[in-house]
Amino acid sequence: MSANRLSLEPIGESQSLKARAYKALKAAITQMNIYDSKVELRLDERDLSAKFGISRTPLREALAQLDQEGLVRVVARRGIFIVRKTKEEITEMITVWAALESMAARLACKVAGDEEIAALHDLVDDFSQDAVARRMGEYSDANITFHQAIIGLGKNQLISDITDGLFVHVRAIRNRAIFEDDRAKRSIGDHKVIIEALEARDGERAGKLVCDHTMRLRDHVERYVDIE
Amino acid sequence: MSANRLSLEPIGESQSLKARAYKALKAAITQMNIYDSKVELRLDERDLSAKFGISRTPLREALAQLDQEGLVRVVARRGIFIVRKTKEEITEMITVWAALESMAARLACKVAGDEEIAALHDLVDDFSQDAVARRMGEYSDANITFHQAIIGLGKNQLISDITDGLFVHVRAIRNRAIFEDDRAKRSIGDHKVIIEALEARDGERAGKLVCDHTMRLRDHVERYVDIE
DNA sequence: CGCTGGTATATGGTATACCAGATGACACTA
DNA sequence: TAGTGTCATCTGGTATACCATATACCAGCG
Repeated sequence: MSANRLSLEPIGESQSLKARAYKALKAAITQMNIYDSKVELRLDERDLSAKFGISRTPLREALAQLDQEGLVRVVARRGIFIVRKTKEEITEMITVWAALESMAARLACKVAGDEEIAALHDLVDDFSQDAVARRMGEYSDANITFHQAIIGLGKNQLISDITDGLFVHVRAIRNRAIFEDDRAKRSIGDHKVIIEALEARDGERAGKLVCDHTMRLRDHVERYVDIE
Repeated sequence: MSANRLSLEPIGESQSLKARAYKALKAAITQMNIYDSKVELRLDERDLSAKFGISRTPLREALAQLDQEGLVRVVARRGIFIVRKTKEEITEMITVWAALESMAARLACKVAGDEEIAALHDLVDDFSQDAVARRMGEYSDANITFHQAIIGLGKNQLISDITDGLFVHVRAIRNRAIFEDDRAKRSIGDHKVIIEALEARDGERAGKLVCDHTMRLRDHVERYVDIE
């Protein structure tokens, strides 16, 4: 059947230059291994505005936003510096993450659908046993995906937003984390137990398992990861 | 004894106009009862810049920051609007608060000094029994002070920062919350039990008590507070 | 009277110019 | 040589002018 009337989509308004500059900068910063070697940690407003082909004004606003998020520090008359988080800041972030994901797991037991919880299996089974042998970076990403999935099941948008902000930073040091075979295997075991608790709708237990699991990562980072 | 050498403080450099505008705006917004009546929810960049005696540029950066924090929404070619949080957003914030304060309580059992925990008594005893009769606004402030104190004992700067941001919003609806005598008395009872758990260094128990206590507030708000 | 389309105005977005303080090179002095 | 003053220059902060569009108002037409 042919359309007998025009059905038009609203024109997708192109984002503001500020928004685009923000995304571009954030992508660029999060992709570089700022904890490696001697990468240039200094940015220049004029350089960047020239490279992006926009004026300093929207670029400055994007930088101000990144500054507030803690990815960058803007110092008057000195420069703009990409921030390297201290180990203490990283462990604090993981602690907050533990608290929020734990709460999300509790909530999930109340509000998540059976099929949503069941879908978690797919995120774990892919990495059962042998798959652990793959390079750790890949495992780490899948690991984060699993945790984000749990957080999503809690259906608390604020928790999702806050943890998203944290993942950006935590992810930046994942290459520094020593994810030895041992940890990866144990991690997968933990994940399976967490799913069981969720399926049993045991919020108390699921929350505790998630919290302990993530706090072990925190302790691991504190003990074995060397930043600077 | 007289000083035998000059000890000079660094000259407190006057903050940037952006920072000052930010503080002024934030104070102004948080002080007004945005959930009452028909207060003007619209702001105008040019008006504000004129009133503050600064140009639009630093003012815009301050507004952008408030926008990111969720106090304000800047819409292109439409205006700047003071945000009224929905009830769902408020309850989500209280949930996050519960998760973080609970974690802070657990941490406090490990890292807080005995005298620090003991100091909590002062924040509760002031409001024992009769004091509850005071007007609820005052109680509410003291209540928040108590919870902030616990969070402080956890010595996790990030938790403190995030919850500080949340308190701004939650505080805005405190006048809408029905803090009947009953709740206030029970609340004080809860607080005393929480202190006991902290003194016993029972992190598990302290965390659970704090979480349950705050989640009860969440449920209360969800059931009895009417926004819009 | 009511709908339609043009148009003035309001308002946030962007570009540009200038300002002030921080830095470092360098010459000068003791 | 070490310390000091000067100055060019770099860099983020601020002011201002202009741009693009959402909105409201109004004239014109039926």
